[in-house]
Amino acid sequence: MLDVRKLRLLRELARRGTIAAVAEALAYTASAVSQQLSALEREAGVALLARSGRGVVLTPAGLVLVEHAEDVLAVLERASAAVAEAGGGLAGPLRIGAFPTAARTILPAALVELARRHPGLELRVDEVDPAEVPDAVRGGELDVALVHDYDFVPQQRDPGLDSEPLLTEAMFLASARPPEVGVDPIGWCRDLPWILGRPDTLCHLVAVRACQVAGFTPRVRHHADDFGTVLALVAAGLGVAMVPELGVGDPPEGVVLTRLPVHRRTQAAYRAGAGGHPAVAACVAALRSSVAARQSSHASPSARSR
Amino acid sequence: MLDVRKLRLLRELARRGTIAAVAEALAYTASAVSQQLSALEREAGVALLARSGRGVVLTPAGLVLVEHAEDVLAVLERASAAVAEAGGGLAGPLRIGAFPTAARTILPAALVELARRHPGLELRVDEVDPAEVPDAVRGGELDVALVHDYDFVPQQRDPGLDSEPLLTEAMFLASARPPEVGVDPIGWCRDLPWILGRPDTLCHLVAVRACQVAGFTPRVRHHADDFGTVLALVAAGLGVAMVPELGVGDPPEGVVLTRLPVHRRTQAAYRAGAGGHPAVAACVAALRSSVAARQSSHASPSARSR
DNA sequence: CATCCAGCATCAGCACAGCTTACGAATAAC
DNA sequence: GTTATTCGTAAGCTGTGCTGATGCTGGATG
Repeated sequence: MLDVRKLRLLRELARRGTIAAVAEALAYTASAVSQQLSALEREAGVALLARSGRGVVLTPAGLVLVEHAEDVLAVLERASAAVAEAGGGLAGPLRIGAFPTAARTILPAALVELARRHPGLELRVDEVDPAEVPDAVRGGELDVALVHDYDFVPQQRDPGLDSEPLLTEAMFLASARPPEVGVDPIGWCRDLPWILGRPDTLCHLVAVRACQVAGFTPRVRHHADDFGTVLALVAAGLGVAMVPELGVGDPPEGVVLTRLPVHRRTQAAYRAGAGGHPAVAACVAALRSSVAARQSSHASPSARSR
Repeated sequence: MLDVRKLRLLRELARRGTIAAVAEALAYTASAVSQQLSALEREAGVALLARSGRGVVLTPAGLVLVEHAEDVLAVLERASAAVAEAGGGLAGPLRIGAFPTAARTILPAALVELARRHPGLELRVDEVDPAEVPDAVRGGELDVALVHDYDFVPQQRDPGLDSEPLLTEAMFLASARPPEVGVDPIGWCRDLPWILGRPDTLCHLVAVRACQVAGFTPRVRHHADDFGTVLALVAAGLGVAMVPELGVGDPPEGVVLTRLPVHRRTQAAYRAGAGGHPAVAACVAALRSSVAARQSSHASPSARSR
């Protein structure tokens, strides 16, 4: 009988490439991971890893086992969800991860509704960058998380996660002066200083990619993750920025927003198989209704765009 | 994360009804099983067992979890099979269970072929009564086993096992004198002494059932499992018996065989999900070809029946 | 009704699986 | 050559999970 804990290590190894990375991600020492994987090989009776340089690579048999490990973990997750559904109803902890913008906009209403309808839930919200979300959800630190993928940023499909689309929003160019009419707004910013998110965040990456598609590399002058800060900097004439629709709730005076042909799709993600978990399903439903309520009540900032 | 070892205990509990029986079947003490199931309840966060009288019963949540446990175990078995297929090829131990008749007839040729084509396999055969087979296969003591179900004997479908049909054979009535023409052969034996298999075997049960269907309870005079012995007793005029086609390879002088409208179907069974395991698949294929070779070369004893 | 026994839970004790720390070997980068 | 990674092995320790003993409950028996 293969050990599921070890299969999880193998899956993480497939995703991260090195034993050291797996150990760091799952809060073990590299030694423990190495020993466990050796034991797994012994149980399987087949070589799963092969040394390559100073690292390891998965053998074909290892790759096959990883695929099946995904299945096993998903079915196990489904069992968890089913028993929660059948027995406890809606109670216990539910950890939600959200990026800062969502945590201020669509999340509060959803949390209020969730807490009202299911008082047994112990809701806990963590603000995390979307780039860290997949690992945190797979690792069990989060149960539900809001993530997005942008045009230009490849969304690698994670077989360990399932997700449901929540909303699609346009990106806007924020500038102090209106861009010229008839030209590509991003190209128009070729020589202007840019205000981007911190490196290694999705916000940062999407802006760089968009500029590369337009044929240039942005001159990054400022780094700021908070869109309020970003807009204040733009208003002060310190540069231009790309902001999503949710980030411009109340744009300050002196900021011109131009709708770009770039979108970001926000999704609710959870562990593969956990979609049937009552708390997860309720959370996703609450997020949906919060999004719907927002879209019907708020005027889109596109009214201010050209 | 639910623990698969504990899920296995829960599944066995659902099948056997008492913690003590689970413990005995899996070679644990009842204390260990009780502790593990308590731990499982803690992990699940839901009551899975409830005391009922001096035993326990599964709660609705427990039943739900059992169903999913079957899935988990089957998927895990499939993972095992896949990695064996991808990596080791055909090597390692393969434990085969067979009832005595098959062990003498269709099994030897299959084993020879299997050993010839896959010398890496360490074949091991155990002779077991079909009634004990499901537990032994589920418990991992056997990998493949030959089982049969008879007309009249309910074959309860075991969700932990998969099976493939191998052959269907007729049952024969063995008697010293030919039965009257035109009457039900079994009914004709109403007042004759019967020779049956040992109690608690399928052979015993099917004969009793067949007689009950004919409207009487057989007077059991002798017990013998070996069909050679049974036929010798019949030839000596000590009673009548029901024997399957495979059991009458070379009937002694003085035995009259009468084909009955009762059949038994022989199947190859293995753990759910293990059908993709190369050694299991090869074994089943070898059994099939052995059966096919037998059927084409041997004249059916029906030639001697009336 | 008193007794007996089957079945389960709890407790204490112990063994082993599995983790950490420490160290060494191999390889890539500089 | 030197250094930094990365992995594997050895030694030691801790916690999980097993056994065996004990007590409790509820059905069976006379």
